[in-house]
Amino acid sequence: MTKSSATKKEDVLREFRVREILDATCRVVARNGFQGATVERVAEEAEIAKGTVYLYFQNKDELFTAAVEQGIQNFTGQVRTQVTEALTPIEKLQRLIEVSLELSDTYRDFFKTLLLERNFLAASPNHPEAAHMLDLYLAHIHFIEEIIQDGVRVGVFRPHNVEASAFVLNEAIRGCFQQRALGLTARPVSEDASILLDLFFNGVLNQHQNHEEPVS
Amino acid sequence: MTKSSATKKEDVLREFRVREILDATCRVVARNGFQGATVERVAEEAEIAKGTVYLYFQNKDELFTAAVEQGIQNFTGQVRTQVTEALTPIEKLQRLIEVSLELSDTYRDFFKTLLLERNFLAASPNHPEAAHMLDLYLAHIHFIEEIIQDGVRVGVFRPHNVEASAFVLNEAIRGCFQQRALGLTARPVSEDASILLDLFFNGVLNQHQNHEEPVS
Amino acid sequence: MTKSSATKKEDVLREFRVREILDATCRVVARNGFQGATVERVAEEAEIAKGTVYLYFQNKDELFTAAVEQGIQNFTGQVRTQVTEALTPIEKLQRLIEVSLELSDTYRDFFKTLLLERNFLAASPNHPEAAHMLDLYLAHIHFIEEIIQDGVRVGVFRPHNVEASAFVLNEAIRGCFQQRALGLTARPVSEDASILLDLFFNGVLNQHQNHEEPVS
Amino acid sequence: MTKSSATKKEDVLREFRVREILDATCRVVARNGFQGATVERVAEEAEIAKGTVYLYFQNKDELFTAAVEQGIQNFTGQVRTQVTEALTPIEKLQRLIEVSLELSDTYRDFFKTLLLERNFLAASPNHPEAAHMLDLYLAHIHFIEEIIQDGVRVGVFRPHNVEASAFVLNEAIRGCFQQRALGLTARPVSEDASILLDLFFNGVLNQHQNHEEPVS
DNA sequence: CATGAATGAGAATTCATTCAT
DNA sequence: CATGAATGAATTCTCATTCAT
Repeated sequence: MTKSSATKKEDVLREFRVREILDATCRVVARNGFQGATVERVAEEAEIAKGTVYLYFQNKDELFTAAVEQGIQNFTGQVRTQVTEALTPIEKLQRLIEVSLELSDTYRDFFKTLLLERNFLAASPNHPEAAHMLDLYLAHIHFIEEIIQDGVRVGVFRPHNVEASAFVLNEAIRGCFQQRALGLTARPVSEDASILLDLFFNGVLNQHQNHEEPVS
Repeated sequence: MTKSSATKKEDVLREFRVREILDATCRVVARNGFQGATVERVAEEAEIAKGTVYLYFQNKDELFTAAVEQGIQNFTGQVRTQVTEALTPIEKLQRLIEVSLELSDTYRDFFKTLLLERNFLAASPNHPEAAHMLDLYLAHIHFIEEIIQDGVRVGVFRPHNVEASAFVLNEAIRGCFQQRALGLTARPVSEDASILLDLFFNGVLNQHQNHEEPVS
Repeated sequence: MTKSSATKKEDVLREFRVREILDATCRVVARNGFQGATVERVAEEAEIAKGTVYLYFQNKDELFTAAVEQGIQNFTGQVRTQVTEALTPIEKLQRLIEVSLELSDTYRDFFKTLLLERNFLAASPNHPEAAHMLDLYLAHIHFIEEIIQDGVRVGVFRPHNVEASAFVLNEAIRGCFQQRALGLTARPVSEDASILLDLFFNGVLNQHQNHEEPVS
Repeated sequence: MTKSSATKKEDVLREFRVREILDATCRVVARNGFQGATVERVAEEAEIAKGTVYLYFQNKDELFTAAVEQGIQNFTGQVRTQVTEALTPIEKLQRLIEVSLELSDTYRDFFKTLLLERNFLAASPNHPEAAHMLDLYLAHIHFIEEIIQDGVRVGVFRPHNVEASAFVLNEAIRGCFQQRALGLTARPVSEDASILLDLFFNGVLNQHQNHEEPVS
């Protein structure tokens, strides 16, 4: 009846083992960063022998790739499920943001490593230099923040959580980087910049029928 | 005097060498990813001997950390210079976005690796699995895109480049992750979600005096 | 009685299984060389589980030793049976050679690996370097061949298949090596050389009553 | 002037290192057999670090292949040099045999392993089972010996060192195996057998002008 | 200062062997 | 008896780091 009845006992066991190992991998990565994550440590974490890992994965690369893939699929899958339940687009986006943030809290350590290493590279958590990098990063955010704050002061920008908007703007720019770096857009820089600015300034709501109260 | 001037000359030479090595490091990382970036390859790229690297850096970690730090400082420094020249906050943000994107195009290979490797992990460029990860990522973006598109269709959202806003929203959420993961905020999830949604929906402009034309 | 007959039946079964496994071992060695012959592959080839091999053999070493021993005993046993049927020494030697060669054709793959791997080492079949080693070997044979050919030309040697005699001489020398290496003879080199040369030059036939026709 | 002056100092050093490592490899193989020869042991024997081996050879396979190749080339090269000095074919063959045997004495341990493993496989020296294999082998030789002895007794074969001729015959047959296994001949078995028998019975000398005294 | 050969600790991977089912 | 998943010792190979030249 259930999905598991269709598959054999061995397959279930195998799938279970695979999941166990991948989870252990995530925990090890979360703790040691990618550079410090060895097959040996993963085996220890999963409480199995080193060789056993190789019964389920061809090699280290496959293991780590699968771990991240599982992480992404877990995440997007859960988001999708929860978001689909909402009815209106606005509710959906509300759910999207909430669920995303909640999930990221759940898998915090793993994501933290992912993010840390993304931004500061070799800087895994408990890396002494990470703090310094973080300072550089925050200084940049702060620089943006001040610009926006100025805008609020002179009245071009509405009063709002400036710290947050500085952060959001920075990430939006970074996302644009990424799109460009990956070759997902062929637009000239100035056009991308326009779109970004327009969104940041005006948001997506249609002002003339903005009768809902989207924000709690 | 003479001594200090001699010292200065040496310092200049030293600084020059350091920069050369750091640049070589970035090129090697761009080409091989972080896992594949060895001191040997960096030395080759810089056309010096392996041992020479150790005359300027204590160890590999310091080298790579310095390379990234230089990258960040290069970036933020150049942005800062250019942005400061602008007068109004709006112009400043315009410059901020434009300069950021232009710079990222200049250092495209390096950034591409940074982004790829960290988002999709072991997936260095020309890693076969990277493409698959990218698909997963794009599928998620597309999912968000459709929600927004629906909103435009029913009229709650204004017509705009939906592909871009989906991207921006996703990155904004990711930025929020990061803030939370790094412990930079103690706000409950729902509050972060509200702030994000408000910004995404309404933008930062003060609607009642929105007389400028912010976008080219 | 009943007990022993039951035991006998078991023994027969056991012997059958042992033979099957040993045959599988030979096939695996023939295909993968000794370095590449693992217990796992043997089990696969015999279509049994890996663990089952250990019900019949203490360890890998015993398995492989037994396989070769079976190979040798198979071979010498069959030769012995067939040769004993012949009446005269000359006929016996004729049979010896024929049967030996025939058997070697039957077990060709196994012997080929044995010879290749041991003469040219790590060079298992389908090893790219094997071809090069073979060339070296053949060049040496050719060198000997030319010497003998010269002898035929000037008339000291009778016309005959020079290619074959070069081969035979080389192998005879190698056999002598072996005898010496294994400590089976304490003769000085010069004496061994004399004996070899005498045989190669004059053969073993008694010339004064050479009325038979030894060769078919 | 000399060959070394044409090559650079580094090259000489490199070649020297390579030779040293290959020699160490041969010694290790001689002592431990091929199965027991690890890169670690080779490094120890050469009194260098494990990693150093990899500065001169891509991997283990290349190392061992090169060792055997050097062994063969050493051998055939020295034989060739010495043999070429002799004038008549008969003298040349005399030298060939003598030099070959002398060289094999020099490199005895290495050749012993090569031969042992060829015949008895996994049976490296100091392998307990090797003795048993040797007995099987010797029993076969003895069997051949008795046939020949019979022939001497009844007068078809001339009196001679029968032990030696049995050995030689066996090796000649083995050589024929090899030629066939390697696909170097397409002759039917019976023809190969005839040629072998003819040589073994009659030798290669031209009887009608046999005035020299070929054997000391 | 610059070099690059040498080092060896450490990581990935293999595979003979065991043992619970 | 048969199985094959699990084990972990042993092995190959890498690469950051040192140091004699």
